Amino acid sequence: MEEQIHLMQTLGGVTLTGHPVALPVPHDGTDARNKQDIGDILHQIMTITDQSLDEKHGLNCHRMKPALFSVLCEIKEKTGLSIRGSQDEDPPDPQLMRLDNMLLAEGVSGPEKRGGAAAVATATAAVGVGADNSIEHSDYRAKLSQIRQIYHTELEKYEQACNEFTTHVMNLLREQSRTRPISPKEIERMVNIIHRKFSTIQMQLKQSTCEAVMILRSRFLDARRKRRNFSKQATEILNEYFYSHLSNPYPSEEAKEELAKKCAITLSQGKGSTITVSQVSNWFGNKRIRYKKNIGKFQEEANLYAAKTAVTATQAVAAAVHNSQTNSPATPSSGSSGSYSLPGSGDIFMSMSGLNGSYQPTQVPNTGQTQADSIRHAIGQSLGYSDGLRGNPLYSPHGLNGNGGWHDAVTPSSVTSPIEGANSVHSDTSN
DNA sequence: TGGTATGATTACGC
DNA sequence: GCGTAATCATACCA
Repeated sequence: MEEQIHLMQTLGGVTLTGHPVALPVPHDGTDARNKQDIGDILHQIMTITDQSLDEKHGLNCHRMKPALFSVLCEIKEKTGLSIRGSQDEDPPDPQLMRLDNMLLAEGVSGPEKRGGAAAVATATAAVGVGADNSIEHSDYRAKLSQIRQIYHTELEKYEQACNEFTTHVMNLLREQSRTRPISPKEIERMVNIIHRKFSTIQMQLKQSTCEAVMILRSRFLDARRKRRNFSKQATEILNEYFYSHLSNPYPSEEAKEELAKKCAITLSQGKGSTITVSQVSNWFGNKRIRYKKNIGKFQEEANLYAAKTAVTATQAVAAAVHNSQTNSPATPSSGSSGSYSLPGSGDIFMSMSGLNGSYQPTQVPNTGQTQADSIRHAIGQSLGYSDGLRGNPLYSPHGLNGNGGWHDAVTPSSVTSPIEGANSVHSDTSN
């Protein structure tokens, strides 16, 4: 009751805008006291919060409230003009758009929110990584996923905070609208202001995320550029293929895949990353050039692999002969119908014929009997490998033509050889 | 630490 | 797009 009287007194005859307002004014107070009281009331209005609504219930129900409301309307009318022009909608921020596009391209943002494997895969492809399963690749994907997850977690937090704050402010304004004139449009404007503030924060988050992705990307590319030697087994597999296809060391895409797989199987037993098809291509590219440049240097290596292959071939033939004697009327000389299985033996007969000195560059024995003979001969040569190797090279650069290139000749052995098993890697005869 | 080996990259031609 | 040749950058080894 005392408060009501006090409020009446404070509003008596005073215009907040400096204009007289027709109010029922008691005449028992001083000007100084009135001004202070008005200030108190306004302060009360402006500091209304959800928590203090009950306390201010008295204020809302105050009989002088309509008068106060009209005064505030007048103030608003005068100040509103300066506000109206400031609520234009901003055009989309180009910087924000760039960041959005970048995050989308990197697979960080996008339709999928969490664990966006597809998006990350797209991003890794954009980095220039093939469809291999190298450790670096999976590392990159894992780290990108991590960044993606953190980004979305933070983004959700911001969105949640933004929504909570917006709701709070809207409630507050709605509540205040009982006491002072606040239009829905003004509330909307306030919401926009809040959203703008939060989008600034979001932009910072996006910037940080972009930076993180860029750093990760550059590190990943650096790591890729770093050279790591292939394992001994992988090199052996590649060399075996190379020297057994010396007349035409151009593996087909399938052959490369097969070789990459073989190396991967070998590597899975040890440490190291898998070998990709492009790495196989690189390896063959380098090998061809280096072999051609310095055949003498590779002679020993060639001999070694020739002997190796010869032994393997011998074992295969022996097994096949044994097989034919016990199981079938068919003999190894019956052609490709035999059940031989020898890995990487495409040019073995070329190297075999090289052994007995009867090699003809573009001619490959194509009868099973001749092949068997060659193999038998090779066995003998192989046994004497350590003795007469250096003076009597097993290999000759038979695949190379006069121009320094490999002959166009196909590798018939890859087609007709009975020792070309199902597990062997096929050479690309189109080269 | 220097020489060599080797995987990767680049420019070029076809 | 593939192969060649040159080159780079790094690993490996005596």
